[in-house]
Amino acid sequence: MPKETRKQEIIRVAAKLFKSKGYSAVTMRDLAKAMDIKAASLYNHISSKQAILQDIIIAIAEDFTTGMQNIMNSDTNSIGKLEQIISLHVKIATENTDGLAALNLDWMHLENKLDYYLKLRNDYEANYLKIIKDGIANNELKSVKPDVLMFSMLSTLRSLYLWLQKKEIVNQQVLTESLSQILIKGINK
Amino acid sequence: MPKETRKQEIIRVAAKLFKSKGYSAVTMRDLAKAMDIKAASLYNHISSKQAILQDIIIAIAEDFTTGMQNIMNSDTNSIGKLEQIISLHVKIATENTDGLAALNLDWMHLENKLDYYLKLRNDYEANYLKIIKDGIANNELKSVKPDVLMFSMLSTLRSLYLWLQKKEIVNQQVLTESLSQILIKGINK
DNA sequence: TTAATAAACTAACAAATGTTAGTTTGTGAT
DNA sequence: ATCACAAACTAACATTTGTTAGTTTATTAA
Repeated sequence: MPKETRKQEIIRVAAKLFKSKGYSAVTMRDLAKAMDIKAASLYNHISSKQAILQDIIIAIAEDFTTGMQNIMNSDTNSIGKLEQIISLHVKIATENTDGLAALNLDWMHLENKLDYYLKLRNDYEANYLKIIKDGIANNELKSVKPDVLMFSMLSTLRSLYLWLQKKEIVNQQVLTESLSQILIKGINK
Repeated sequence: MPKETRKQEIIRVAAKLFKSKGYSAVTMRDLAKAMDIKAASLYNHISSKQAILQDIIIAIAEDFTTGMQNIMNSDTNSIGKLEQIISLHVKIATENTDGLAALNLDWMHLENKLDYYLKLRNDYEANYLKIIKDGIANNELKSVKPDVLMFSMLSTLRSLYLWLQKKEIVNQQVLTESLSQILIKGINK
């Protein structure tokens, strides 16, 4: 495995701080102290505070986009696709809990990259909605309101980062199955 | 109806700003501009920025506490209590969308009142969990993991403020019924 | 040994921030 | 007309903030 660069280390620690206080409340001096260096030294590795936030959030947003594309291209029915979505969220939330928190809490502070982020998010939700509507049309899913269903599932999946902080056991498969049971069984026909 | 005081007006506008950028990113000058006065004039009505946040969040947290106590004392089975919880969240989210956003996003910036807030929240979740466990014990609910179920329901309910911004139709009863269908029908035995 | 590079440092900056002090202005009741 | 009061104002403050400039130090490659 390739060793973490100093820059990656800074970004990782920044994500952790952003999770606990939010982007705006974390100062470069806070971050420097957490790294045990002076604030000015950070700028040998990163170009600005804003660039750190962008690095964190855009990488994750693109992971979701790639994951969704794979799911759309996969050869499974709607239920299977919804299960894959749950699995995708569990995977990303497990592997990058802090970054995901930053995405959820501080996306609105993406200055330059805000439009790009919103486009990725809108596309993601459009695909999600399509899967649900197809499932209802194919009689795989009960006839619930598609947007309310998506909202409900996405709310849970987007909050996973909160959950993963508390639980010691982070067995991805067990969590994925529990969530599938609760989120899907109720709408399965 | 009693007319809104200037202080209440400031707090209402502050909640709206906090929702869009978060507490830390909103300056007293931002708030003053939104009120069309100078920053210093705010202090004729409020004692500090922090006090505004406390006013917003604690009031809502106590609303939830009171609501939960009524539900606990009500004479209904577990399913009925869960439906009442959904209704409570829809009601509060509808009536005070901006304040609820501030609670969800910025509770960690409650300095003095943080411990009190966390106590209210912990008690709320303990009651919630008890209702679910009772429901399983009484064979009203399927035998799912109580904590995962609570997490899932609460994630959706806590995210309602996001939803209510988008939707023009804010018919409380319709929304409550849709959510009950999706959140409860799947676990109903 | 020398040269190059990564990564830290000190010092300083302009701008922004929450807040205070003291003053002025408008309105309604006496 | 005067008084009281709510609510605005100007001016200023001490800190905090993100960032830059220039310098030093340690490690590695030639």
